Amino acid sequence: MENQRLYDLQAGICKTLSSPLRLRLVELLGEGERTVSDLVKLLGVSKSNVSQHLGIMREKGVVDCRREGGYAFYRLSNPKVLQACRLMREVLLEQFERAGELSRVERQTS
Amino acid sequence: MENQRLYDLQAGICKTLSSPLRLRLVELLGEGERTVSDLVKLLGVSKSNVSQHLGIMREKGVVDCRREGGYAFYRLSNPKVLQACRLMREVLLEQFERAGELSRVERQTS
DNA sequence: TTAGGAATTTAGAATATCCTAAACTCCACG
DNA sequence: CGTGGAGTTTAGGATATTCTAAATTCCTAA
Repeated sequence: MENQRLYDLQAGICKTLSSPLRLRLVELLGEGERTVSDLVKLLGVSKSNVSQHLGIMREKGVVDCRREGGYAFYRLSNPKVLQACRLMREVLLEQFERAGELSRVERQTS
Repeated sequence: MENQRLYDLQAGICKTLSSPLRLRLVELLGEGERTVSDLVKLLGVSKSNVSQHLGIMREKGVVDCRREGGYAFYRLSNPKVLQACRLMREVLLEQFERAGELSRVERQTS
């Protein structure tokens, strides 16, 4: 397979989104630029932890960072990242719906 | 945060897509139902490995499986999974484009 | 009923990820 | 200067993931 490398990189993007904390970061950054301190307050986890997760996302090009006035401002590098996350949330919600239908059917036939 | 559980589950879906091999499986299954043996031939990896990865995706509800005539037929449980993967691939390709522009600019200014 | 193909499961070593605590860098401002 | 706030980096133990090889289950067709 020639484009193995492409799948590796794509998996890297997905891996970046495979942590609950990073998904929350994506949602927050989807609303607009935030400083690390903002995110720390909003998420209630340690600054070091937030910084590490942002670093992981920056390495994969999922977020961008600019510095100004002693603060680091982070933002999503591409709105499609948020779209993809939302799609996966829809998959999840539709799983719930199906499970709901299923249990309804089960109740009927029991 | 009340919906922490939701983020955990969503991260679970993403994690499922964070392996190059599983992404290739998603692409193949996006074309239609396939047996494990089909996938083994198409991917050129061990049957045990394919089966394990399919098992992971089945656990997370990303693929469904039906049995018939001694074969197990797998398929995507929801086309949105493929959409999400494609979106993430677009993110990747747009990263390349930006890097391309960047190096072009660098050449101009150097 | 049994031989063999299809698929899954188990075991385990190698590797990667995650979080916490502590050390460190950087810079704005007095 | 030099202090403190903002952020990053490092270290390390706990946990999770990945692949291979071998054992096992489940069918099906002779």
